[in-house]
Amino acid sequence: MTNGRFSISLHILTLLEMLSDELLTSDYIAGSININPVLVRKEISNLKKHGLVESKEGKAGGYALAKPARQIRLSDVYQAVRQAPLLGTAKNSPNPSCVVGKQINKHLDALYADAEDVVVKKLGKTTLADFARKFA
Amino acid sequence: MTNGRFSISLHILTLLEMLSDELLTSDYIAGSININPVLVRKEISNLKKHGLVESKEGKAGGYALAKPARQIRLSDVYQAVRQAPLLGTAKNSPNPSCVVGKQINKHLDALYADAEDVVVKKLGKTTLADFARKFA
DNA sequence: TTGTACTGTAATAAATAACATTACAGTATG
DNA sequence: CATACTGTAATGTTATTTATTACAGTACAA
Repeated sequence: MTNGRFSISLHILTLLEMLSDELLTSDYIAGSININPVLVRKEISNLKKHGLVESKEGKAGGYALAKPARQIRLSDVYQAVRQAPLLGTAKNSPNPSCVVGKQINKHLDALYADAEDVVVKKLGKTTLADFARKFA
Repeated sequence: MTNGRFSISLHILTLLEMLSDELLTSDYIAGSININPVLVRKEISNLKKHGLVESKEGKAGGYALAKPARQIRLSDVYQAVRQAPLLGTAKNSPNPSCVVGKQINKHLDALYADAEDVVVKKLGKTTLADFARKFA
């Protein structure tokens, strides 16, 4: 899966929760993660699409959680960020005239879906509030 | 995780199981997967290291499973291929002077380890024999 | 004992994906 | 209307994957 995005999104959300009494700017967030502010804005643009973050434009603008941290499960974060199967996609097209090649993708897809399912279930057990609590 | 390698390894192993009465060449395998034979040999080199495949050099050489398919769990395949955390690694170094930045990697690592654990457990429930059986 | 059909592996190139940067239009605030 | 932000497009850079070429080493078989 698209490397690093889960980490970054969770980092952003954790910051927003820890400093939930103010709006945070992309510059500030970028400073904590140590990446480019534009990447932060892009990543947040995605989190907004998924209803996890809201933003205010203009001077004194910035970002905040769109709902209480205890209503955000880490599986929601994963789903927001996910864009490829967890175990990777082969970008080859197996030979359809081979018994295995013909069916492998179907079976792999099913297997991946199952594997992904247990991860989602696992991540669903922890909320952002739980996670942020670890940062004393 | 290193994209496509799990798919490719499993494809290889499935072929070896389905046609277990003969040695398969890298050319043949590459033809079914539709990738370069050298990649197949490289991937198999890794599977050999992990005791899943054995090979015979020279004319009439090729590859075969190193043990019965029912003794190979899909988690063994995953472990053989795995080289990075399942949920990705951020390659940034979070700001250590930030409360969140300072601790985030520790907490992410723990979370990732947990998530990976459930996947491995899940994959451990299916053997290569189970998987190959699907290819009627 | 030599040609042939393989594996094993290094080196390199090409393609793709991830990440960074620049630039600037749009918006809210004071 | 100057300032401090977000939003987003366009482009550049770097890293990772995948493909290819090349060839040494090995076993079989005539």
